[in-house]
Amino acid sequence: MNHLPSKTKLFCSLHKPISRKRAAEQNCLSLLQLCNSLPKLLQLQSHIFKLGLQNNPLVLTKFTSISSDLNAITYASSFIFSTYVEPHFFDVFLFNTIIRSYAVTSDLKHNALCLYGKMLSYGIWPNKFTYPFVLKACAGIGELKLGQIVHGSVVKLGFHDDSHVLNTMVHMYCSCGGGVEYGRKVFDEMPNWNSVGWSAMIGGYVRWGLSSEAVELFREMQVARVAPDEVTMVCLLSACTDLGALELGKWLEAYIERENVPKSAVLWNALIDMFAKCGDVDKALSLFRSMSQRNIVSWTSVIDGMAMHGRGAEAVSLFEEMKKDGVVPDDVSFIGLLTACSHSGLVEQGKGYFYSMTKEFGISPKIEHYGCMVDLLCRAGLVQEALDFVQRMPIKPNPVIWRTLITACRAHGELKLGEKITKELIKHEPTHDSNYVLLSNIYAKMFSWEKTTMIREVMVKKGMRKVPGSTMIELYNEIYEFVAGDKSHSDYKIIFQMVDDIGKEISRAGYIASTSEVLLDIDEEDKEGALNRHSEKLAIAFALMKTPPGTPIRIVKNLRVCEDCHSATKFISKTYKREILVRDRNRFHRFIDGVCSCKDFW
DNA sequence: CTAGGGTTAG
Repeated sequence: MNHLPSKTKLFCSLHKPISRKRAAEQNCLSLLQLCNSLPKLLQLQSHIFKLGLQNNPLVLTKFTSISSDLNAITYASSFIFSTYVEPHFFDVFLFNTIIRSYAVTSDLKHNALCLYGKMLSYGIWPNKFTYPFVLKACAGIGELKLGQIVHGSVVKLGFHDDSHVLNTMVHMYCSCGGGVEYGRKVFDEMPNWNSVGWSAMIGGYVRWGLSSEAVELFREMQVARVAPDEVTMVCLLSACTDLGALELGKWLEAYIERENVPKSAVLWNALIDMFAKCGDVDKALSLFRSMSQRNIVSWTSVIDGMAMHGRGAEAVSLFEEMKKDGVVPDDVSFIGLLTACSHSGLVEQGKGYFYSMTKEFGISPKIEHYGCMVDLLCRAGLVQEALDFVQRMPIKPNPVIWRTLITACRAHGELKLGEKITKELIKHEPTHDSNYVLLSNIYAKMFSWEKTTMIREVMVKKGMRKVPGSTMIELYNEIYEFVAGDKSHSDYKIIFQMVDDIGKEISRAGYIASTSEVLLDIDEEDKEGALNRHSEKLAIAFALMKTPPGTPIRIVKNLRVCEDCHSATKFISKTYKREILVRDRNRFHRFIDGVCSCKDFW
């Protein structure tokens, strides 16, 4: 009987402090849940100390995840490591939380890897949740070496059959190193494939510019009967954008509708971008209009699309509409806007926007924006002003800017100046092929053939070759690719004959071959003959043969369209009564009845 | 507590 009260006492004395601690813990956790700013987080930090919770794993983990939402993860982890001194308090869960926060923050991925190392040095074993974060961090900063070491640990610890880990592994290998081979190897050896792994691999191909391989892999995926999901669709739309494969893109859109693939903003944006870059910018615009939750990327994609099609005024009014809608422009959207002004000759407006960037929005222009301005002036023929601009700009001009200037010099007859700049550029960048091509093109325009030949010999001696021009065309669900002088096509003789016939036909309409851009292309052929073997002419001839009269022709070129092909295409559109849409390295040219939408302003 | 994705000068 006597024992009872003391037992109760004992019971209470043991549990009261614990439950008080629990209450404090709960209180702290709910305060953290409500925390939405850094000052509040700092207040909570002292609160945590007051309550003596600085060693409480639950509180610290919550603290970490909240600070990662507030982009204060560096701060949080330094706090944790300064308070949480006893290594035996650390657990894998806490590490995972911090590593995840670092892995998803663009400039802090390196810290995720440091923490992984620290974790190992404390003797804490990673679990299967740790590895996706660590591999993601490796992928983000291109750490192939470390990725391989991590791969080794994954195998050693027996996580090499976990699909989450393996899919991220594919992603890591596809994002680091020199290509997709390692990624493909992991992918091929994967025991259980799901759509995530397929998307990682398809996306890897797209990132390395191997879009045809990406499409090919998608066909295999269908054979393997793995249902593609939203992300797969986004990757494939990217591939279409790259290839200019409008028909395939339309097929994907139909698939998305048919299979009720959920349409997130990212998928919408991918669709908009695909339609814009594959030539159907009106479809892109109508998709954009029917979207409910547009974000900055949607606006930028559609503005960019308008710019590429030379519809600068519309791009500008979209930009104004965006601002009215309360969407704050970012640096990327300004690139689209300035390109629009540049490609449509809106010089004064472009200048205005360029200055408003800093004044109104506090965005400091990057080299790309300066590049847009140089291009804007150059296209308008204000070469001298462009040169002044370059000399006054606060960033060191890069080769891209010099090449813009050089091209303008050539186009506007400032040949001496162009020669001077190109020689300077070659001194700084002696291994870049296109600089030599530019110089030889300038000499060709000056009619100094000896110098042209000399440049060509230099290039041969240095083992350089001009990037071969190639043109793609999508006909009846097949993608055909032509390169200059291509004889790989089974019907090449008929195609060559067709090109010659076209040449005769348009000559009668007034076309005169301009031979000044031909010199570095092909060895054996005479100049005009070589021009007639340019890949876009082959592709157009092929299309004229294969499609019924009156159908529009759509082609995609890997380089800038040359002066001669541009002029020839104008004549072809008139003589053969075809609308011809050419996607260039830079923009679209829509040829209708002898006129190009670029107004010869390219 | 876990994986893959959209816009970027010429």
